[in-house]
Amino acid sequence: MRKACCNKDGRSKGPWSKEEDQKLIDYIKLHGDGCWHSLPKAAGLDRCGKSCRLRWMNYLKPDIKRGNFAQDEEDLIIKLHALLGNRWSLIAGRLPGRTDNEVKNYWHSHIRKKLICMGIDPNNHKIYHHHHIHDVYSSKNLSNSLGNPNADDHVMHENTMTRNIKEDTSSTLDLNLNMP
DNA sequence: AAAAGTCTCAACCGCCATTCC
DNA sequence: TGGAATGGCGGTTGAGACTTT
Repeated sequence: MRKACCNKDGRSKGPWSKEEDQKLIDYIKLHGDGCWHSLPKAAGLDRCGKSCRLRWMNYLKPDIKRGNFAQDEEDLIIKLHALLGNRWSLIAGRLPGRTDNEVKNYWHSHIRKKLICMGIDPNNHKIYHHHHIHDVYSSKNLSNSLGNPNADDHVMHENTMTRNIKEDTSSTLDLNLNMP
């Protein structure tokens, strides 16, 4: 995505090429991950350790699940966000195969807007304008704006989410969260 | 058909915590 | 003990894709 720009230490930046990806994969297959600072040199990469770590953690790791989030994953993110706030790595830790970056992106691009559209404040998960919810659900615009042709599904989903949020206090144990 | 506006998401930045010497 | 190095995280950016006008 982002093009390479000036860099203090002269290393490459910006999008990873297939060759760079392959070098990183090959190296980690042989030696395992960790020691990110010395990895680039050892792997023959003109990148900083941080960049290698990020690329591996978010894209190259073999168990990463890419693509659309399932409904239950989305519900879980909302539930966990209500409990934990913007602690994306902790939230991602409860979603097998998902990374903190992906969860964070999905939150900002999809879930946040959805909650706002439902009249739920995404920061504190409180319903801030109940009439708005009613208006939204009585309007055909909702299904268009959310990309779902069946508005009834959204009413049901909103009910599920509202219920989830209400259950938050009792759900901490169910989720078995290990708070640091 | 094309210009303008909006959205998505890969990647960077800066800060903080931990580890090392 | 303390400063430097390193790892990890959340916030933010911006190119390119997509949609609307």
